[in-house]
Amino acid sequence: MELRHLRYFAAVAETCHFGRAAEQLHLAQPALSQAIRQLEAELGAALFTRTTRQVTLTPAGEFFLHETRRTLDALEAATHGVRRISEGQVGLVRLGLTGTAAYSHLPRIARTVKERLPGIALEIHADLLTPAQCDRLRDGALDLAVLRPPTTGEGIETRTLTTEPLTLALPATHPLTTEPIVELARLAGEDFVLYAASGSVVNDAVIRACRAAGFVPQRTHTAQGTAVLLALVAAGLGLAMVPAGVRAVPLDGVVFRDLADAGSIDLALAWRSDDDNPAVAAVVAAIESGLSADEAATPAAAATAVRTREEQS
Amino acid sequence: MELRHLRYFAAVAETCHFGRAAEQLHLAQPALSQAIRQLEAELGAALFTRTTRQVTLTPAGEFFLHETRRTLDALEAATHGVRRISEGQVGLVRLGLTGTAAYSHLPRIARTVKERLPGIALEIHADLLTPAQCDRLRDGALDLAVLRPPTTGEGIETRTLTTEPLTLALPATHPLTTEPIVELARLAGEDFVLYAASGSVVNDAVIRACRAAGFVPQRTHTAQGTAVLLALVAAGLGLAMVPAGVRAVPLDGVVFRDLADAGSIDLALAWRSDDDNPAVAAVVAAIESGLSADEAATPAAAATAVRTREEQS
DNA sequence: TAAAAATACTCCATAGGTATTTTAT
DNA sequence: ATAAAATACCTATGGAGTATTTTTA
Repeated sequence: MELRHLRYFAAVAETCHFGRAAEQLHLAQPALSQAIRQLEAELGAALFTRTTRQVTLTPAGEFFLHETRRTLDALEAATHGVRRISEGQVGLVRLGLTGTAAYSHLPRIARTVKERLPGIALEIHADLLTPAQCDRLRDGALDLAVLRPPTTGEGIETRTLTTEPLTLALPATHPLTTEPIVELARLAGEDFVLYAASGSVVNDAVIRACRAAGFVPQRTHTAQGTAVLLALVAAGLGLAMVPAGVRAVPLDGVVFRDLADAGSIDLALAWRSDDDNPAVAAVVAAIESGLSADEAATPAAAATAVRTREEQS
Repeated sequence: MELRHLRYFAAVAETCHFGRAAEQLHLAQPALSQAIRQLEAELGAALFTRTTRQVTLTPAGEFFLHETRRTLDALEAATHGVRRISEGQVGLVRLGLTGTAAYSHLPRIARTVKERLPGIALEIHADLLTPAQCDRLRDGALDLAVLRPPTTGEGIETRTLTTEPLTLALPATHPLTTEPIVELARLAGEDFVLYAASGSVVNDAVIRACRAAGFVPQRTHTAQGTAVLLALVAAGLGLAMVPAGVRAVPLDGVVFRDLADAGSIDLALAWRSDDDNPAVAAVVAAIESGLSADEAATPAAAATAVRTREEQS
């Protein structure tokens, strides 16, 4: 049996006339008769009762017509589905986010995907550190990740999303809150709150910046994740250096100040370089173009808005 | 696209290896490669990512495999369904019954069909007179009928199910109840209850029998259907002549007696002679063979049993 | 007798085979 | 170096065409 047979059968069943059906199918009548006979022989059942004046479906034919229509319709739908999937318009993308990226970038990313790729479902896996995200990308548990470069290991491709300066988070009671911009060297004797996890790229950047400024952070407390870290700062245990994006999460008792010379840290989109999932490519493209569209519309306005809100707190 | 393509695709998708899949399909590898390429071209999407060392399904291929399996399975099920329908093992048969046949024969018929043709659904249309049943058979509203021959009009085929003697139904208070067998001529002066409907074959037979015995039923009451007729007899309005099968419906106040010379009346199975529904043929065959099996097992036992129950009432 | 399906035959398009090349590990 | 898919080319099956016959309303 071939789809031919089903298509021909459907045409004959609909017209109840071999000649007209053949015409519809751009086929000679004998070829059609032959195909239907083949089909009937293979099914082991008559589909039509024919006289030269009347062609009617048998009960078996009636049933088979129903199944044939379902089959042909299902295949048509499947071909469209395949095309949409292959174009990346439909699918599931499992997106990993670092804690800080989740706060500052997830809303924008989710909105962009929803607007530009309504057929794509996002599955969010938050609070993973960069090395863990690379591992999950490689073993296929994640399709896409927002992380802090550099990535660990091979086979991961990245695109920088934004470069954020390291920013100072101070207890509201701290004397340095009076200054709008702080020199890094002035933090030499201060208590620090650092990220607990080894493998935190932010942590590494903070310590590297301090070294460059001529000191090593002393009397450090550690926190698991940004929420806890800010809470410890608010509690007055010490100060912290965090990427500017964290300013999107205002917290009572914490004041943010620019650092004059702490350098900056990248946020990047990462995916398996051999990933063949077109949905991933589509999401990457959507996020990238969404990013540049935002920049074009409001080059500095967004940053200003964040600054303003935080001056108030 | 042809089913070929789907079958080949499923094989490759399952083995993830063109060579082995080709072997399974009793096909050379290049032919398989070519067919898959054709399929991909028609779908406008890659189904596999291939290197010489690794063949993997793309997300679109994954989806299409699912649809392909569903389609192939559905078609296989459809071919089996078609065969079973064409063999009369599956289907719907709309069965019409005369009132009296419904009482005496429906249980046996229904049981036979259920046992021998579990895939056949019966749709029962009871209380139709013979001419109406013939019309319903002809216009396709009924597939099969249990009726009193002769049938009206052309194109109806019949098979006699049983020949029932006409039997006397008396009010329990009637003097004739003392006699086990009654001569028809003795009913000459009696009140009669007849079937109301014109077209009742039983009515015609009753009147014919009376004429043959030398009288015409006088002072007649009429009843719509056997249940009412027996109720009127029980009420003492008159006596009635009914086919012996009605004895299967004992009713307080009604006593049945054999008639010596009232003749008998047939019950037959009828269907459209040009009906191509194999389910109808299967049901006819099942009922016929069920009938002869019953007769072989208990030639007179059944009749005796009925007789006995009614003597008690 | 006329319309329509079935049969008889012919042909060529293409599914599938063989031999070979390319490619990735 | 080798396994496996792709490519090139050829063959032959069978799908479809034309001409004709059969059937039934």
